[in-house]
Amino acid sequence: MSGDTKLKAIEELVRGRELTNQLRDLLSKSAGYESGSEDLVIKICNTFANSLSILRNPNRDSGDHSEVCQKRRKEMRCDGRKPEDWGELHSSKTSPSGSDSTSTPKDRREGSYKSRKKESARKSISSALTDDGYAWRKYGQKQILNSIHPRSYYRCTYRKEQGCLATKQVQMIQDDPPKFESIYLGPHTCKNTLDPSQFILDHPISGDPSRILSFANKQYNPFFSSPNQESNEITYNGSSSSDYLSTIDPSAEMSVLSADQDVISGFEDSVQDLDELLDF
DNA sequence: GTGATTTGACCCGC
DNA sequence: GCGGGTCAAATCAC
Repeated sequence: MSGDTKLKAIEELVRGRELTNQLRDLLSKSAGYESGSEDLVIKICNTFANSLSILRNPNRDSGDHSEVCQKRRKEMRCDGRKPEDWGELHSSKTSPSGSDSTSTPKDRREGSYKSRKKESARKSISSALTDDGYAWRKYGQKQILNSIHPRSYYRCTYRKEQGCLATKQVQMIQDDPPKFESIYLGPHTCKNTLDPSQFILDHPISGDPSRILSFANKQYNPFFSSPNQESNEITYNGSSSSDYLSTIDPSAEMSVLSADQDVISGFEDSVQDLDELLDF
């Protein structure tokens, strides 16, 4: 990330923090989420969306970002694996369409599953499943030893079209309160991510809410099966600002606008992490 | 009809 | 040999 870009991001985050403080004051004076605070929330969402837009530029894996990740994450590493490494992981596989129709399943799988190291895994824990702005497609589920809940496996929807090799694993690690562990593997090389700022501009708050919660992968998502979770609950991994930035998503931002006081409190908590981020 | 999820089987690393 | 990650046919939902 260039210095100018970083400065812009910082400016946006600072502004977001200020607006959030105002919102906090406003909410502290009112019992609920009143219409007067809506404009502020919209501004906050736009601000954060802009920041995300900047931070999520194509060069996000550049040195600056890596430095931030190393600084901000102690346990959770940035994804330092090179795309070619992930290409190596799957390059030996033949495409389904191009595979020999006469070959057996065993033949098609020959040479796969190489180099399944988790060195560059990014771990995120949240109390609810939130969309992370990427389109994921579930490709497997497995019961894990010594785990009550099965682990779900997702890959980028645009894997075929754009060769994006990003994958993630989601597993419920605690029932009450519910906690989900998401492990992100591989870099996103696709360009079909949902741009938060554009998303908000295209879907104003005053518009049809049903349009807001429209994501490529929400259908069939087992963790979105509960309407409560989908629309009302937002929690970010408070252990890492970088992860916050990497996991905040339009659905979360939009959910803030229709959420109750508890959700906004959680939102405030997550924003407090920005204080740390601003240190870099 | 199309696209996403489910699920049993397969494969690999330890 | 076991456990975890992935594949792909079958199934489901829109």
